[in-house]
Amino acid sequence: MKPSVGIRDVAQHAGVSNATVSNVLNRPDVVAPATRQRVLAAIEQLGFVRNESARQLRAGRSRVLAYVVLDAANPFFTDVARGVEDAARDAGLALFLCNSASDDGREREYLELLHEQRVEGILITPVDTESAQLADRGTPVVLVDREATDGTRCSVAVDDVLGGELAVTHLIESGHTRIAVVGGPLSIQQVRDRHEGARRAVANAGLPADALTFLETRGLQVGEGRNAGDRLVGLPSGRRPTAAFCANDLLALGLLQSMTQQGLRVPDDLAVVGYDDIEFAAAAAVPLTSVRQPREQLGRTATQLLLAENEPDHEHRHVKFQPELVVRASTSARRTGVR
Amino acid sequence: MKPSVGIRDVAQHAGVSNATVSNVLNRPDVVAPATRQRVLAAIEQLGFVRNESARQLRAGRSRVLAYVVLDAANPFFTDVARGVEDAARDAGLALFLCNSASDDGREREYLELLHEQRVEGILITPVDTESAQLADRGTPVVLVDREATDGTRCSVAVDDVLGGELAVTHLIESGHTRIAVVGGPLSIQQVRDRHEGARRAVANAGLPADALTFLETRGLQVGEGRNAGDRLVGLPSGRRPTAAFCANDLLALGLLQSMTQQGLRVPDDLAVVGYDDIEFAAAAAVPLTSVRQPREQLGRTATQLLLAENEPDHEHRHVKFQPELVVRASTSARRTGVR
DNA sequence: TCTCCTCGTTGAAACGTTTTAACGGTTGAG
DNA sequence: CTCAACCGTTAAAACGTTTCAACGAGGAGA
Repeated sequence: MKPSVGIRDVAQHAGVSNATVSNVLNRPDVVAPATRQRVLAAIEQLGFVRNESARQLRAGRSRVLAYVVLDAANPFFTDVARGVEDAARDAGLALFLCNSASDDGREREYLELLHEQRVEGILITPVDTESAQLADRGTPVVLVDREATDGTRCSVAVDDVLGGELAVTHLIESGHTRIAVVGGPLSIQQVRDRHEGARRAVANAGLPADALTFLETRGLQVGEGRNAGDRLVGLPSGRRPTAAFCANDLLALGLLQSMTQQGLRVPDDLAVVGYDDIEFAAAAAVPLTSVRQPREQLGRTATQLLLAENEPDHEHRHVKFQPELVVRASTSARRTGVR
Repeated sequence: MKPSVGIRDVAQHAGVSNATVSNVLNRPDVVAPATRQRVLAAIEQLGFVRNESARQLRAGRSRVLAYVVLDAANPFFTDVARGVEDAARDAGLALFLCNSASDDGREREYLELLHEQRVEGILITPVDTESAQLADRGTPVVLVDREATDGTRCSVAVDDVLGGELAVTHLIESGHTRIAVVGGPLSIQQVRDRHEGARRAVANAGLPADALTFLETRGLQVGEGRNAGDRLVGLPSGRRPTAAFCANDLLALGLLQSMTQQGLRVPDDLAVVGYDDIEFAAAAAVPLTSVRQPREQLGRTATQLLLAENEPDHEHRHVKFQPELVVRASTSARRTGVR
């Protein structure tokens, strides 16, 4: 089926050596215009497609970057990916996206494959920062939206503890004293950090630690948020929190749906704060108060760090951005008379 | 920095030939357990990572599929991608996602690269179906969410004309006689088809053709929807449509935001129908009536067709699914007394 | 005319695997 | 005791590029 036309077929057809064809492909300026035309014509005519494997095998380089994303369905990550792609593009590299879907095994498989492919570099938001599958294997790796604990690689992160603190402080200042923290699994560092921030806020306000109720979820998707909402409503009304801080916006949106379905009003019966401030947060049934992160910038910066990795005297850096609270209707209680 | 340990280093270290190492890697059962252990130990010890380029060059095969997506930020496509990945996974292949971001040039670059990489197959939702960059170059290509006009490749699509018809018929039956069709650019086939469906619905109902007002957008993102909304509100109120059919949910959500911001109510002042029924449609400020497509199934089926491509007597197939209207609050007019 | 450059082109050696046919050694049947 | 079959292992030939040193042909300067 495939006659598989190679560089030497082109050479023969154009009456030159294969080295010349290679030159036309890689250093067009070095070859005489007339020959160049002849070779290009031959390429066109034979439908030649350069074999990247062979090229890479010999040349060593690879022209592609990969970003292993935690959940491709989460707009937060696609926004980060946009930043990554822009930066990669500026450097003349293409970007392959891989979706680990929060699955340890998939993540490992993709990492293995990418190492074997000898991509120029790997960006990853790992399922588990401590995991051994991140060990150095020759290809530079930069952590995105996670902080590298050891100094063995670069990372770009956002201060999640601060983010959690901002969110819960806002709830406390709005008068809430029973607050649910929704998120999970705890193996994800972000969840832990945001939870930690929540605890810090409570401590700062001088509230007892049991002002927080932790509702652990099995993941960070909308469906899990709905589940959590159902559980929340099931609590005895005396013990039921009056506000919820969700580890991301998807959970918050799920929670919102659950509330609406059960006939509870947001924020009157339950105030809700999300995290990430994805585009859909503002368009939600009740526009969502959320903690905003510099998404594109996260991706862009991570890529720049990655590209700097193979500079001669490289030192691993850890960049940390600040999050920002965006207040919307889901917490600006109507009970206080607003509107 | 990289000592670049190869298969022969491993062989030497384990006291065997490189062929045996290769066997351990590819046909572990054929080599004696003792030797296998020895080789595996050497691999571990030297931190050997197989060079996929070399493997692929020699073996011909490539273990990866690619999906070139029109807009990675659109949940519709990530849902399709989930279906693709599941199916690819079942076949023992990995999936690389590429985002053309509706850009002709990027699409071409990615296609070029993927052909050069000799991936096992390419799935694509192209910017422009007629485009020459889809020409056969040896790697099988299957169109996703687009119908192949010629018989040169497989495609999996949804009946977009029917979808448009369903949506607008629903609006007409709800009593609307001035309807905006929002979408663009017209170079995208889906936009054309859905528009065509709208016209058909109008014709079927015996309404004049100018019952439809076409609002062309420059893209299919939320921001474009907001723009369209602003333009819509700017129309003289006598001429202003009472309903809008958007080419996808992102546009519809943007339109919704614009309406809210301008103080208009949905559906009372403007009924809205979206398309795709993404997860966020149900969670919107006003839950969105939308046209649902079988997303995962779309991806899964496309992948199966792709994998069938290199069977001996392959005939290109065109699968077409039926869409389904999901009615929610954005069209169930409160004016009729419902709640 | 001779020498020295420059320019465009080329032959051949890599790159690191997979694969094939062949190898020697052991085993079981006759 | 012989022979065939089998088993685990191996040497060597690909795979299709890139790269590098070397080459010949002109042209310029002496």
